[in-house]
Amino acid sequence: MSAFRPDRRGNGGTGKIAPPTQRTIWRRRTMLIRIDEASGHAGAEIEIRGWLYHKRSSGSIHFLLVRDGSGVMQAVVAKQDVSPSIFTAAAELTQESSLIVRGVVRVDPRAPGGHELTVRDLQIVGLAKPYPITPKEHGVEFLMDHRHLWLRSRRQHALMRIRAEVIRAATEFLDRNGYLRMDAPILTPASVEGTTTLFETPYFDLGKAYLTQSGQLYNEAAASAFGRVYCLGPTFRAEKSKTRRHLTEFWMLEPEAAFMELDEYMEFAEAMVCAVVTQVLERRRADLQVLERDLARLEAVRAPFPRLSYDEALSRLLAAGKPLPWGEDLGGDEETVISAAFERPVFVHHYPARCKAFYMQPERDRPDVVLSADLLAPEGYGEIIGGGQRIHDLPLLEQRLQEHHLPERVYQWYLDLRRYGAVPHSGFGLGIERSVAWIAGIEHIREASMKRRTQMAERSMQTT
RNA sequence: UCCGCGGUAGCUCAAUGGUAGAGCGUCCGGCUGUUAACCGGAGGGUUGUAGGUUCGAAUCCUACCCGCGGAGCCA
Repeated sequence: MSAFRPDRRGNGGTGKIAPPTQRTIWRRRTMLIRIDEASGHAGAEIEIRGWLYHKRSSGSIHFLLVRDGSGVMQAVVAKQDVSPSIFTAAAELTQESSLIVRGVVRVDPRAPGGHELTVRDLQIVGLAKPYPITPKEHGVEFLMDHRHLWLRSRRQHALMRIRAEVIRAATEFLDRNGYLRMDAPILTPASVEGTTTLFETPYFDLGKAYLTQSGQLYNEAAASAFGRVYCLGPTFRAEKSKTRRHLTEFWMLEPEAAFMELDEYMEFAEAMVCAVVTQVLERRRADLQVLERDLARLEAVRAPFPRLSYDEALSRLLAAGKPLPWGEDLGGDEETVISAAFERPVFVHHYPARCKAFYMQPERDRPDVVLSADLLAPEGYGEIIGGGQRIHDLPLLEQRLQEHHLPERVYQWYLDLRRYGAVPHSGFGLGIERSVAWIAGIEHIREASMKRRTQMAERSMQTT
């Protein structure tokens, strides 16, 4: 089946593929390249290693769409140009078979992308069985069951590249601003906030450990050590959520800064979100276009974002005919009503204390509200940031622990942060998947995650 | 946990009480510039499961299983 002569490969005739040690490898006249580099090699003989994305054939010519993870390129196998064995091999190729092709890069307006490969040599590495994901449409359930294969599609490539860019842009922004990455533990001895249901796991013979729901408390310790810190990692909420914006396992980016108060926090979070959106627009524009994202909506994301107090939000809800009693938390519908009024993300600050976690700093002259601020993404995507200023006063924090019936013994180390050089400080959590879903303009958060975890995704848990 | 919708060929769907079908994928044949290629042919089914009504059930009834969407929780 192989049309390759192993002796030409310079690998001792083993037929094995030498692992690339650098991005570009020279081997005699043929250069191994990635498809996204192909336009710079017009006229040159090159080698591409990848998978068959799609094929169209007629009697004497095959058009192979080859993908290698960096892009998709058309490879043309003409009967007159290759040996009969190579032409037969091209005819046998099935969708998603892995292959190595060599040939000359040619500019041709008829080719998707403007250039193509005229094949001289072709090796089938692994002939694929009939591939379940065909070029026609499929339902979400079927695609989610085949998530491990769905990742090969163009749309998923675009999404995963945007996700990587969101994380890169955000962490680069934090690094530039003097924040130290200091990741918090995943296994924790108790609840961070005392409210959400946690996943538990046996911890040797010492009882139970819990999967973290937030790195925040640890971040506060780190912020008192280094001034400005952030953590990035998976977080877990054992809630039986069943909505387009919830996962039981998701990634969260959490900055925390000493001496930072509420207004400064909002300015900083705003700058970070703007930096992320700008960088995705710059570097992943083609991917956004694959997803048919309305770029004008993203280009409108500029500082300053509107800032709405909780009280003002209630007035707007009343005016919109959706009144909410004071003290109730904003639900998905309420968030949508508020964010729909603006083309930029909007902060809602000064929530009622009873809606928020025990550690939120109360407003000086009005203790029934706290110095919190959530950022709601536009277009109905909802909350992508939650955060605020933390309590730095020791007696007040002790009082709050009692009010929330939290075991003070477990929080002694947290109280220490108030005993030894307490300062006003603030921080927030940015939901990675929610941010990606908003920026990419996708319907459901699950596609922003490699393998979604939700309560109902049990079938996928049984296998992967 | 609650509310709503659904389960028919590998996939997407049709068939509303009377012989279970189409498109795509697969297999075979044809085609030298295809763009979700096209043309001809073939194969493919315990209609989610169990029971009931009926001369006759994919279709009506009951129970269960599974999935999807939404609420609550929050990033």
